[in-house]
Amino acid sequence: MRLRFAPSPTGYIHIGNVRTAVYNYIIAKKYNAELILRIEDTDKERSTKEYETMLIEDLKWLGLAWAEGPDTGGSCGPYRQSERFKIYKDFTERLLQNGNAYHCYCTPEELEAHRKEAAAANKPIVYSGRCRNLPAVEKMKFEAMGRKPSVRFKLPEDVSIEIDDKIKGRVVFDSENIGGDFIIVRSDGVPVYNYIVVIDDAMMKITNIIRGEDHLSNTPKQILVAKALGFTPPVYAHHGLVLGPDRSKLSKRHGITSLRRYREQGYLADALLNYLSMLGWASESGEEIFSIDEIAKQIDIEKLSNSPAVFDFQKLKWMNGQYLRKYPLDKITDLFIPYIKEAGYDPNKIEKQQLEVIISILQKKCDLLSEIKSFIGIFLAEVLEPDEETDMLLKEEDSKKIITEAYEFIKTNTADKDSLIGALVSFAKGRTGLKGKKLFMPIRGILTGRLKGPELDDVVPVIGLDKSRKRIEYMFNRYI
RNA sequence: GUCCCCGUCGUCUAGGGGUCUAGGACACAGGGUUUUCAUCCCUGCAACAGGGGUUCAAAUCCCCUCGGGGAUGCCA
Repeated sequence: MRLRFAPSPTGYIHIGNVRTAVYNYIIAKKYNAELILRIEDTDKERSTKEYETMLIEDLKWLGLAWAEGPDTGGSCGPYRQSERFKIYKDFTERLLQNGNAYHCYCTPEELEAHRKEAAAANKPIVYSGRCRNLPAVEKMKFEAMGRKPSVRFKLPEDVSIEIDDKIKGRVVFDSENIGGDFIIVRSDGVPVYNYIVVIDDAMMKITNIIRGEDHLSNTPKQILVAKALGFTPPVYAHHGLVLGPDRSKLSKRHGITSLRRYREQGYLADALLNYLSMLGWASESGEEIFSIDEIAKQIDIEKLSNSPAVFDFQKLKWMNGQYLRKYPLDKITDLFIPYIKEAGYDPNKIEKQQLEVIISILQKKCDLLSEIKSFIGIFLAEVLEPDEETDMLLKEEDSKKIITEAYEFIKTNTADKDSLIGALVSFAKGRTGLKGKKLFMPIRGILTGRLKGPELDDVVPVIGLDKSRKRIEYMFNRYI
């Protein structure tokens, strides 16, 4: 069994395509099959080498791996379509010679006009076949005009093409409504996706194709090409697409769509992998947090979802939090460090043990790695500006009482850093009669500048006596 | 327009003729733990798109309608 993932490097890789890659990876893992990475870069306008590099980097970051590809090599290379033109050219010659393809001299403008006409008349958009049997004289006329022909595949008439799809079941297309003879080589000599995908899959000995259902209507064309070339078509499996909340194909206007952005925001590769494979599949037990090995054990091609799935940003975040809290301290510390730097602190200046204590406290509070940026100052800053909601709270009369008492407290305090918070709370409680939320939230505000955050019992021993005192003085001066 | 695919709580899904008063998870609401926000635990809310068949019996099989998506490129 040989599988492939074939992205085109026209931008940061889209999360929907990543899901397809993940499925291929998992199924390959399950059956111990080879996974091939092929770069489909024939769209010269949009493909770049930079995107290819980033695409591979992102996929590797996610934890995917492949047996053959442009970076790893392999016996069926090259693995970039732009480097395989010679192969395609030979096949095109063959098709031209045995009458399965022909030159077409129609210009894009003419074709566009024809399409518009058909659309206006509410007729199906089909290529007229004008150049299918073009007399030699006409050809010469066009050549003399300087027109460069494209190559079209000659569609057999009155045949129905049957796909035995592993997910969709049996799907049948009639050759009549495939849209007419389709272009396989552009007039500039660059061959087109629907054509070369067939050649590459055959030459690379691909046995199974798992891809999005946006490719389902291309499949009959590909099967026809395969037959004309004498290839046995692979086994197909078309899974449902990823949609946005409005149920259209997930796109930028719905939120983040590129794997790279998720990575930057501090999503974990394991969580992403888990969520993506769970989007359109469920385990028998109903459990949802699984390692990739466990998923590979349980999942199967036929069980992949048939219908489209709305991407649930909230659930992904929840799942990420589950992973984040489970990670061992040394691993999660390394992952957090870049975000601590982003927040403007230098982790190298902090003693390793101290840093790990801080991380172990903050790990409990974060769903995303980047969220540490809003908490880290609680430990590393000297004094903190209260945020808006904290400011509102500290302006209240009850809060002012507590600020005053806290200030009194530090003047006479004899507690050490570990008993400080307990002593402060009882002191303030005893003097003001306030308790619960009324008591605790202002103290949290005074010490951290925020209403949300890690346990004060954890925070105060870490920041110590001096810093606590400074922050209380600061708030006293500010509000009283 | 035409072709193809899809249709169970708001979302991801389980279910594939009787075990369905339809199960789980996220979200949401309420409660408990935490002298606080969060975490965690418990409870609740909430769905078979509609209409016809087939059958003793339909979420499950068939047909129609409706709704959604995709394709219809010298993009992939």
